[in-house]
Amino acid sequence: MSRYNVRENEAKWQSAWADRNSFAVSADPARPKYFVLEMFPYPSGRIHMGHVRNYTIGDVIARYKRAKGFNVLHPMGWDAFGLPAENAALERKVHPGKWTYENIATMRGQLQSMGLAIDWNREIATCRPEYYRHEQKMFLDFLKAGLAYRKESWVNWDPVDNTVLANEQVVDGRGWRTGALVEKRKLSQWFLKITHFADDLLSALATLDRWPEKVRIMQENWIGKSTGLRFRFQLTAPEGISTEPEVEVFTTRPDTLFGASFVGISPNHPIALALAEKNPAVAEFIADCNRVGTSEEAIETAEKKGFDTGITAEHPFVPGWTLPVYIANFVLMEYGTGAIFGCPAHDQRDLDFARKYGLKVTPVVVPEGEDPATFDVGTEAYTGPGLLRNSQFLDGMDVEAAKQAAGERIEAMGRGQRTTIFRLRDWGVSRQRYWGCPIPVIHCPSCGLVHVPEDQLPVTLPDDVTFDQPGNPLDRHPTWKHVACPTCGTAAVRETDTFDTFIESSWYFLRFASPRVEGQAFNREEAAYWLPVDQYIGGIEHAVLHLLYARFWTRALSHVGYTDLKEPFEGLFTQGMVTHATYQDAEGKWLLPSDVDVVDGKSVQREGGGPVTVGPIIKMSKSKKNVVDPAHIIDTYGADAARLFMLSDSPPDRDLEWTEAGIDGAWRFINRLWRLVTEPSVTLPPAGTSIPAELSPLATDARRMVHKTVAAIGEDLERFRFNKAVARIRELSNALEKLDGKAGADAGDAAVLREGLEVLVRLIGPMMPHLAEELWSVLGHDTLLVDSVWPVADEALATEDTATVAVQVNGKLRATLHLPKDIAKEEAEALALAEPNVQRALEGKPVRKVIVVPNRVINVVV
RNA sequence: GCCCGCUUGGCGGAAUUGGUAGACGCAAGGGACUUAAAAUCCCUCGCCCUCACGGGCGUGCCGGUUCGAUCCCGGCAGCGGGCACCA
Repeated sequence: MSRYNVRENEAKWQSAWADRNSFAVSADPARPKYFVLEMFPYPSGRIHMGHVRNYTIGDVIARYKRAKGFNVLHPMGWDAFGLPAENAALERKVHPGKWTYENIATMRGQLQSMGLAIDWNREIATCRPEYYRHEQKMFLDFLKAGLAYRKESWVNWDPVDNTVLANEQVVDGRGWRTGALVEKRKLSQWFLKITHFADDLLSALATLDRWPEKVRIMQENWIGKSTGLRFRFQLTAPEGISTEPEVEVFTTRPDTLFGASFVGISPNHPIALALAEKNPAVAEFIADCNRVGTSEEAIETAEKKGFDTGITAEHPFVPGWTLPVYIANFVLMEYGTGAIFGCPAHDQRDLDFARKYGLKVTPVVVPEGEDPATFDVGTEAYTGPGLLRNSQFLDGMDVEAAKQAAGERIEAMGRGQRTTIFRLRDWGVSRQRYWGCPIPVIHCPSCGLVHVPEDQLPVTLPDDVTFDQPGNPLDRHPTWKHVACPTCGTAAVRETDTFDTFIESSWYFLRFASPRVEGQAFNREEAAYWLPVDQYIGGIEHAVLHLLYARFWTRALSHVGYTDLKEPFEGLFTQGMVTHATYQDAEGKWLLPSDVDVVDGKSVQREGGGPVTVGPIIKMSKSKKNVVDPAHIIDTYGADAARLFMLSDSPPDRDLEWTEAGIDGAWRFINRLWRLVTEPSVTLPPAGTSIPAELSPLATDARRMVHKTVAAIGEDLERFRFNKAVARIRELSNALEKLDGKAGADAGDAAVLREGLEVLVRLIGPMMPHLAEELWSVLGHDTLLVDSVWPVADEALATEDTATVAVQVNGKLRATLHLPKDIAKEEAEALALAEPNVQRALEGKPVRKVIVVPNRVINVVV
């Protein structure tokens, strides 16, 4: 019994593909194209299991589509700018560029060891000036077209490090490195007008029918279109306080206006800021609110707090009815007008707030079946449908009619108008960091903002930077930032902020169409051929930001004339995470899975046998040390086993638990396939031998299985049901093993076995390409499997002529019958009723009704 | 807090999306081969009653629609993910 030599074979076939440039492609309008793209990796150092899963899935699709005759573009690149490189610079005193390029070299080797069908000639790295120069040009074009602008915006500020923090660097309101309380600060930053396309980004979601429903819903919610009413309250300030005469609020519930009990303004509302200048208590309250953090989660989960300004607002419909004006920590300056009116009975946040400050709670919408006289909301706001009460001219209307009536009245009064607003905010793209794409503008004391002239692009990063001081190295660089103004020649400074790294990933798919073209971001014709991406594959964590930004960027590029592309990604698949159990020693220190052994069913430390606590199965992460290094796995079991494991058992959109037993199982199956093909018990007839007309029953069954499997696996792969495809491969190999065990006497059996093995090998090609290639050659082919076509199922051979029909009495299974396909209903009914077990279940009771579902079920109702 | 998802044997999962629940695999138990082990092969394997034939129960929980519900509807619980400077 032989064993498959993984190392030798995987290396052999990888060189064979590389030598023949098997996966290099070029645009060919005569052939149908298929663009498979996995989200490109951040070069963090080594590949992790998430990458293995992502790229295995993409590779199966790429190889399958290739075998189906498509001209398949399957490229790879590196999302190479980003924060981790700067952290590495800080911690290990290594230049971010050097660190990044070394990581790329390592990870390229690791990905290549997976045997991916990738056109490596198209590899790109976004940190190279040849790449990012084009996005500098795009940005300037957006600027000219009015799609980019500058405004003040809030950031998380670490007062010790003097640096801006990402949300993830803020832990419990403190800087992750310094532990200092984080402040909100205002900085002048660059924004891209994604809101210009808000409506289109929303409505076009309906055209993305090959996207997961949940991703579309997430984007829909993110864009958050809502229709409502924008109107002004008149303000009265008490003695000694001056304020604006009016405040404009936005509401989606104008119907509840008669239930209003306060007006809330954002802590960063101009009125609040003006008050703060005169009143230290207001300033203190605002500072307090600003310590909460910038994320919506932080703001919404924080305790509702308000500051009574003493100012009052007059109700628009009831002269003399005044509402207190609070500065409220849950009112967002970025949304609507930064001011609201609170109707506690019908909004949970308003209710929490009102209960805390003892404000009146008046229900004005009463659900059907409730008595308006006694209806009360308690601690839970009522947000459902109902009829208006306590609301003067709105009384008796339903919610929708009341919204309209209130809106019309406000408009007639000239105090406001009905509008549509979006939750979506413009995209802030300025980052106060070094390792990113420089923003190509210059600040001139006399000319103001000046674009870097196109012939001076790219603006490249200086190499001589240090990370020994806090803040952005570009900002304190002795020479780089100082330039002569391109317009007037006086001393000016460069913009020292760099772009958000989501920009690079917003157009890399276009660059892949013509990755080496100079002077333009991409060749228009080649992009028109390859784009859109037919199948995009990546993690669900990118459901909103990356995917929305890429959709926006594509529209913006179309807007300024780069392309006619509407949507970048026609099909999207989001895969689940790779998880693993966690381990801790007696002191609570995390342990690597490779440091843990199982002895007599108990987990112990490999070194010394110390006790191990087995923790929950969670996403592999460095911090919890529950990681398994793919390089080690590939080294031990081979790429095919790792790939097979990734595809087996768990559906690809769900989480996958990595286990030692699982990879062992994959390895065993690979050897089983190896033996099945290399050591048949009979001499196989030569390839292409025709199948005799007369076959043994076993061979007939096996042959039907072969053709059924071909049809089913094609369907499974199209629908991303890799786990089912693997199960079918196993079933087919079980059937062929059985045939082989019996074969020998009959030439028909051997011919069917040869046909089956040939099909089997072609079917495993996308999943286990090295093994498949080797077995293809063992079967006597001198061509490469990657160059052969996908098998075609013979429908006539794949269909059964009998059906297994369940016979139920009152819905309970009492017998199964093997009936000829499409037998007459009456006949089937008679046979079913004749079954002894059915008769016993009937107990002589009269049959009321018989339901016959052809080829499926017969249900006798008594 | 808001939004989204998930829940089926000891475990991962399957069930042609309203028609035989548990395909395929993992683990476990028993057996064969072997001096022995590994590898490999064969058998059993949702729970309960029964020597068996067979029967009862069973898809997180409660209820509904239906001849028939893992699937559809209403309610509840648990777990997980996202929330604008991580990518």
